[in-house]
Amino acid sequence: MPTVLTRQLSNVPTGPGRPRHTGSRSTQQPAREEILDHAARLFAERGFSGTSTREIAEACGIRQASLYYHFAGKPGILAELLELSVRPSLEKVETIERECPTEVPEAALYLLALIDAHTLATVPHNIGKLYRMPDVRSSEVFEEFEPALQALTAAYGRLGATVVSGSVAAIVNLDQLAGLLIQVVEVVIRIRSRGEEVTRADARAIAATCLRICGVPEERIARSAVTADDLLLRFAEEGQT
Amino acid sequence: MPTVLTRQLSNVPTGPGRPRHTGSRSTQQPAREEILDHAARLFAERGFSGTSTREIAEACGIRQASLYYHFAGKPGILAELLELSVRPSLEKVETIERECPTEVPEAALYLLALIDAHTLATVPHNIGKLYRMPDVRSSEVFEEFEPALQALTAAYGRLGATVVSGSVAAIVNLDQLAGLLIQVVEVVIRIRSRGEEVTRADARAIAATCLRICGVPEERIARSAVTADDLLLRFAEEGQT
DNA sequence: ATTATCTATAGATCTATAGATAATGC
DNA sequence: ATTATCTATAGATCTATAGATAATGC
Repeated sequence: MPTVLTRQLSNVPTGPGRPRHTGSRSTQQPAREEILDHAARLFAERGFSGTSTREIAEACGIRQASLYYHFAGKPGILAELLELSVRPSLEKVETIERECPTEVPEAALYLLALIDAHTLATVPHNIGKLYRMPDVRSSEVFEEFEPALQALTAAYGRLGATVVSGSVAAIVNLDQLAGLLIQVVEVVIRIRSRGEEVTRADARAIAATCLRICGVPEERIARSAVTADDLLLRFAEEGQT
Repeated sequence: MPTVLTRQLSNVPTGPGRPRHTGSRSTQQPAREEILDHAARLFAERGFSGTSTREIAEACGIRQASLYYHFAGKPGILAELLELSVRPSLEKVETIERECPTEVPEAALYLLALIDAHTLATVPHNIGKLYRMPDVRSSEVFEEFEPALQALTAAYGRLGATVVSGSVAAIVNLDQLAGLLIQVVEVVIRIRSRGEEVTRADARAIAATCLRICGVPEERIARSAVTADDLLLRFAEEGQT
């Protein structure tokens, strides 16, 4: 067998550029995506400051210095991951608030919680938890994303305000309510941290819990669930992802 | 004025041991407590891995190496802080489950949430958030405290199970319920992270929210609040802190 | 003598840059 | 020529230890 052909026969085709020290890449992903993926996993497992550029590189099978060809260091990677984890939620908020029939505000809140829970449940490696980490929040790159998070909180506040019952409003003010609703949706992060899957049923239970917190009676919660399903279908038909 | 008296006249009396390089200590706290206090604040602000022993030492006005006289490094400090933040909650859980009249289970859950929220609200520097940090959870010292946290979750699960209504039980299983209840109580951490105070009214709103999540009707929530007040008084008389 | 600090420093990282090199593609 | 890696390394930390020193207390 001619040795000169060995590399060409490798099952993982090498693109342009010098080959990796490991021989060749292990996945078909572009290097950039591969780095993001491993970084996300490591940040979620050990924290941002608790992960070194060397660890990220090793997970990818490249040398530490090679990261800097693709990213401006750890902060650059973090910025990209934050973007990745906040954009989907925010896009959907806009759609919901624009499209929801005003005659059933409960359905809008239910749908927001449902979609948001689903986003947190499916975002890779549970990176929704990045925002909770103090080292991330005190980093410079975080500032850029803070407004987006506040917009999300504000949306929960607005929808919560339209839904809240009198007896609940007597005890809970609107700022508290928004915080509580987000907090409840973020139980998804807690569940995933324990290594469990978050099912569609879980997401429904969470959305229902949000309405319950606002004091919506059970029969209207059930109705909202049905309406939200319709809305979801309509969005799907309109080509919203 | 005799120079030899200058040190004796200093308003901060020095104990035994070599004086600090800053001249003398800035607080009356024992050095050990001073270190814990600054470490807690820094861990909460910048994360555990995001805080160096040097930063802690500087905050105390001592040299980095001097920390090691009092603690076995950063992990030693962390262990002490974890202990400090979990013990009060756990002690109170035991009291509540032992003393609560079984005829009003809602009051027991209300009380647990109320006391737990209060603990999280008053523990120094919001260190309740230590448990959520991935770098802390993946550290060796954390293992020792995991059982205590699980015991707390289990208590919420048991109390939640006795309280939950049929229509809620149809959607939410008991594991989910325990997670939701803790998650709601931990909204205290979120509020404090935003720099806001958590009032007694906030704690009541949170406790009420827990019952609402379980599907307890409003009038029984109000009744539970009153019963919980009575129980609190009784505990106080019995000398429980 | 005991206590609580200090100074000095070794050794292990960790980040980021400079410049070389081995592929592909034109 | 361009691309994507590599090697080598500087410089900045960061942790932890050894041993000195300046108080108090007996």
